[in-house]
Amino acid sequence: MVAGASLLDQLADLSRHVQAVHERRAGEEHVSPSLARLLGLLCDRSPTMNELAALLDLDKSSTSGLVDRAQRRGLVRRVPSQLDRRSVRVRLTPDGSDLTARLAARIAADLEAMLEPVPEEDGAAFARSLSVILGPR
Amino acid sequence: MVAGASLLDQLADLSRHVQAVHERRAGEEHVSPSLARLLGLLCDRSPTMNELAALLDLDKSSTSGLVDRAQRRGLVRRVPSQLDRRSVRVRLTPDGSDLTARLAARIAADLEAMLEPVPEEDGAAFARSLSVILGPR
DNA sequence: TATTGTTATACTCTATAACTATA
DNA sequence: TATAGTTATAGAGTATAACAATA
Repeated sequence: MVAGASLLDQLADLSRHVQAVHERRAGEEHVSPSLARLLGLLCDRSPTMNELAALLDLDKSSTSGLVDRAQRRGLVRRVPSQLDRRSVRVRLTPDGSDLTARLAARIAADLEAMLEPVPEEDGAAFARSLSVILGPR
Repeated sequence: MVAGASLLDQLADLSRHVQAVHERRAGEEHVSPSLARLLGLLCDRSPTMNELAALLDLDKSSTSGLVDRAQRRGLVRRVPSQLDRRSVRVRLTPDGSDLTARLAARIAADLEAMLEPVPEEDGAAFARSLSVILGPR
């Protein structure tokens, strides 16, 4: 596909729009984008600090601080590993799990509403375009 | 359009992807996303601090700090207003202008490359979808 | 009095480097 | 020695509140 300048601008706008949805909904729960991302990763995993740092693409010290702040708010726990006593696993608390689910549901609803006005006959091409852009999953 | 969960995930991924392009290219110029956004806004405007704060959707104190850092790097200037002596206008310096143009060109090239694999026959529907999602410009 | 912009202060987020404990 | 994680420190980014200069 050959893209004009205005399409590129629209793509950037769409991106900011989606980010804004995440930020706004997270903000309603007094959660920063970084913290929201952490919670989202933890909802189906209990990684070690090192693994978490790799998933977040952050330095381990940054990850440690992020987990500190989440822990101070009762959203995650550090679980000592028995296999390697240097290591800890990070896990959502029930409160953290609830908040994460609430957040995900609201964001999904917002994005659905955002896509709703796209005419049904363009939907398939739109979905296909996203798949091609993002590559094999 | 009715969107499934995986499409919503892809939309979020696309958004992060586009953001990542901006961050990576800005990073190459040692410019933060916030600073890049400031420069982008200034490339066709010389707003007052108040106007700039509104454009960036930031507090005026945050805007002041952002302009401070840009100014310290020689990328923008504060031009005193003659009409209202409380007011200043912010303008790109030649260096800032060069950097901004370089950045915009690289980001555009990256996004074009990203869209290139979208089949030509889906391009129109994709562009139309973006327009509908973003609403009247 | 109201408005424009800056400053003081505080918190989050991030990184680098030094450190502790364990392997 | 090497690895997992934390801590010390520093800087960017943001906001609120108090302030100065001007209107």
